[in-house]
Amino acid sequence: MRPTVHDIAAEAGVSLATVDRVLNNRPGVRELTRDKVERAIASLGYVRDVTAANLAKGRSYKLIFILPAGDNSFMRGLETEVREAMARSAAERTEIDILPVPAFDPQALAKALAEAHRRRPAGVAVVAIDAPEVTDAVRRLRDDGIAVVTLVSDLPGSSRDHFAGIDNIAAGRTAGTLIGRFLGDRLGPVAVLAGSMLVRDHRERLEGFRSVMRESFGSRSILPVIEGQDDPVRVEKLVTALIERHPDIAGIYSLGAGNRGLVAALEKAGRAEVCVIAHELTPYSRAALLSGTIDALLNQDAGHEVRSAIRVLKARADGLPVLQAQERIRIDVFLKDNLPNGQA
Amino acid sequence: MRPTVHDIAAEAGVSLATVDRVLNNRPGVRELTRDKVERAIASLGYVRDVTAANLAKGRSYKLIFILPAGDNSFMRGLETEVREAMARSAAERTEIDILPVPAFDPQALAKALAEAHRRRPAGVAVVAIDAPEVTDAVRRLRDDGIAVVTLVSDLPGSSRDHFAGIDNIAAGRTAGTLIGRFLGDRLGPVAVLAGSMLVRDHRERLEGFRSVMRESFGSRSILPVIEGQDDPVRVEKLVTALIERHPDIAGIYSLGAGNRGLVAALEKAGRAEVCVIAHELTPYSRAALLSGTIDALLNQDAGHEVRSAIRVLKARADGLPVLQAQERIRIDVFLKDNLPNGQA
DNA sequence: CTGTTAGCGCCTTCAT
DNA sequence: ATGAAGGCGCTAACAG
Repeated sequence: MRPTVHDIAAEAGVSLATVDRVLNNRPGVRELTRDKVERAIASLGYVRDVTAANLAKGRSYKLIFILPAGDNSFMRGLETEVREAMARSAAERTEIDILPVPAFDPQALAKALAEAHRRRPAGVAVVAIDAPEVTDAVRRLRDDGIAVVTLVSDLPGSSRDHFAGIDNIAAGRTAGTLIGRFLGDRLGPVAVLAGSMLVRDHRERLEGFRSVMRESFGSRSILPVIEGQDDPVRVEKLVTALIERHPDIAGIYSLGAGNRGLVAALEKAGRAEVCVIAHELTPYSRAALLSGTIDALLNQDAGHEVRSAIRVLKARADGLPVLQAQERIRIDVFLKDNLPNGQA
Repeated sequence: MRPTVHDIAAEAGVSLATVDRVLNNRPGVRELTRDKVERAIASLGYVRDVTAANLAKGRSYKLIFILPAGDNSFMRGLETEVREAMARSAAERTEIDILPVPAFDPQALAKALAEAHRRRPAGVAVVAIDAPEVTDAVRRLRDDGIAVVTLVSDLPGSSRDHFAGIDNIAAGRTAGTLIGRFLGDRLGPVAVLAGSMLVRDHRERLEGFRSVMRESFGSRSILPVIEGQDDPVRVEKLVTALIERHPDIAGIYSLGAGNRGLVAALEKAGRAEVCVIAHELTPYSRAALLSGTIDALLNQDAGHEVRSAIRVLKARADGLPVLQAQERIRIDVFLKDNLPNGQA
């Protein structure tokens, strides 16, 4: 049997209450007594039973997820995953709220963070926008002891506790290598389609992509970035114009959302043979991958991200360490051959 | 507050003990009483607090992992992950034992399963070999109420509760598409290198690979399969002979282990330009991917597999449902651009 | 500063 | 067939 608080109390010759005070380093214990208890803890190799502690505390973790609103399949999928986590919240001792904000709007996001702060949760998960007012709002949360995890898009300069998302530079590089190798000797330029250079994940994907193209496929010309605001309608117009302007186009790297528009434009123009690498598995992108309009899909698993964010927030909320390997979100590479059967 | 056993007892007008008997459908409750309690449970929407139950029961899950012995980096990595889980076992209420068996030996495996049976664990995880005596041994475990999860290689005809591993047909197809597209118009045949056709994962990868090559790259000739028994020394000899026999070889799909030998053979022959797709991220394969001898690596995350197997075994051991989406093991596709920094 | 006591939600004797 | 009481490992009042 592993040792319990009773064993420590006996070994140190003190009461349960004192052991508890030391364990949770609460004040009101003489230096000397504290030492005795700590020695007992060490010598018996005690590890506290977190589930028993939670039971006694009747603790429940209040968490807030701040998610961009709008008509973006990936973000809606992310929301679905959060709602599924809410359904499990009884068993996991969590109370989760969702706070929607307009997309790509730093000010609105900062306000939402302030609102979240007011509600005094144990932790906040946020799809970040890389802007000073956001960084500030995050710092204020942290200063108040509220755990913060960035989700999907990071805020590296800030004091956030953790980032639950993929390495976007690596994702961009992967896209570059795939498009370069798939094209082989085929001639023609490659275009890049982004959502907005405001969010860090898009900037980083672009950076990774460009560096691989420069290092390994230097002779291939890369057209200037097009920003579609992740809006399918807008994207369709932009891509239609693009392929008129560059009929010799060989490939497109779509590093944001709005792939519905991209696919529509290519199919209407009868240009499904263009090599396309896109991000995020949605019902639309899945169909396009199967039909061959999209050649490969890079994906981040929204379910993993949400579950990981929750685990990390809970752990941080009571100062526990995190199992790093388990929290790394991988870049899924999907060809039509290895699509999961699941919902997405 | 969510309802507790007390609330149910009150609502049903019975004692805690009776509620408990109904909850764990133990005998000794009149039909009528049972109904009353069940109505109360339903009307209050009661869900039992599993952590409290485990605390009261002082339960600990005894699990056995049966792993192939021998000098195979992937399997040794798997073992490392099991050992890490053992280190966490205090917190997770598990007691894990490892049972090593000779690789590719159905009889030895069946014996090990019998030995595991004798120890009466709550669950067994096993790297399966597709043979009747193994299927039988698994059935005997299940008949005795012991949960069984196959790990890495499945046993579909059997009564195992779950398979913690990847979809190997999809993996083979993915390898086929990658090699086909990477090669483009380059001429020359493609070879396939396997461990043993005895294990199902290798057979399935081959099947997936061949079907894609037939469907999408029909003009490319595929050489007969070479079996290297996952043994680096043997593999090196076989591959050296192979490239002498077929100097025009364009690609190799290595669907088993022993990649150290493959890489050595190619590098000694100065044939690093051959397009190679291999399985499993190990220190050797990682180095070869970075140096360019291997072009892409398909991987299954051993850590995920082990953690998933443990979660499923625990859930099955007390008849709980499993969160399917969380337990799906994905096929990682690694290029040199998206290698994780981690240990492997 | 330290100890006593009564729970958290559930399970398990042991009576009745 | 049913109930009362005590305990799992920990925490939280409240005394002293």
